[in-house]
Amino acid sequence: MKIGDAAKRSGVPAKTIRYYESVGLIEPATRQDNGYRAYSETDIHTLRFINRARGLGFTVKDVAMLLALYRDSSRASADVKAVAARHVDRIDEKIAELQSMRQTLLHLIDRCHGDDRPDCPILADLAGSPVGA
Amino acid sequence: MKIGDAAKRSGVPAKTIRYYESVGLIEPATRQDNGYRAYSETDIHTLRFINRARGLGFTVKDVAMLLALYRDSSRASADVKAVAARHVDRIDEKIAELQSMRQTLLHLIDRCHGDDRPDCPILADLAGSPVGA
DNA sequence: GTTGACCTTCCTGTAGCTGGAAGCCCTATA
DNA sequence: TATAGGGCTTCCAGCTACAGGAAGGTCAAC
Repeated sequence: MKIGDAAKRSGVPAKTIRYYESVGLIEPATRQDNGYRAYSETDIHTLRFINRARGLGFTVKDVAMLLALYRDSSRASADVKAVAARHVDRIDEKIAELQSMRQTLLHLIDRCHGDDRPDCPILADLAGSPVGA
Repeated sequence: MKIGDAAKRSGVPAKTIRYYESVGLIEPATRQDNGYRAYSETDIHTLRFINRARGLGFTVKDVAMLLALYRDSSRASADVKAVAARHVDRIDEKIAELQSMRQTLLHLIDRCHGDDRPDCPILADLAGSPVGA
């Protein structure tokens, strides 16, 4: 199977497949006589695994680790769980940060007339004149 | 005032101040005789404005726009509000995305024994064997 | 005079791709 | 048979918003 088909079947763009190969996330593909990369069903399976893990926000490094665990039949599920748990922690931090921003922004937006007058609590706050809580 | 002091007083690292200058977010600083950048109180004020806006997650481009509006005394507050509202929308999208990931991950983590056995629903899910809702 | 803390510029690396250029391969059709 | 197209190859650049570090100039203090 050529890279275009592998892309369609796995959901990972051809460019991205080459990228994953270049950074060592996947093994260099075997080549056809004409130099084209060739993919097997197993490769598609791996690409789908990667795609799903990336979709859950795992970094490429984490994905590499998850793939290694996946292939290691003597893995401990605790190791997998730890990777996932760390990831959730990072997500939680990010969510908290975004919600804090959101809170502040909504507070400011709420107080802004939003008309053609220049008076604006948003700019006032950015300029260092904090608006009341 | 030299860049180090400007950094301390504004909260923006010296490296970042130079970066902001290089990308045009701030005007090139005037120079002392020895070639060192010189900063005024007004510059500190601007840097603080920038720092606060970045802290709220605005992109550098957005900050440039906000700064321009800030300096335009005939601005319409509606324009400022629009920038902020767009930003909140982006934040909301991001939060939704993260929460969706979080949900899925917690669901999987919950079902993983997390011991020394290899059996793991997290890997099973990534591999395409979806766990029940 | 020499340390040490600054400052300068310039280059590289980060994460995870995406777009594009230049060029080869293969098939179908006029 | 020529050619048009689509897909493949490699390599390089660009995106965001900086941070780290090298090589070297400046200045005040001891």
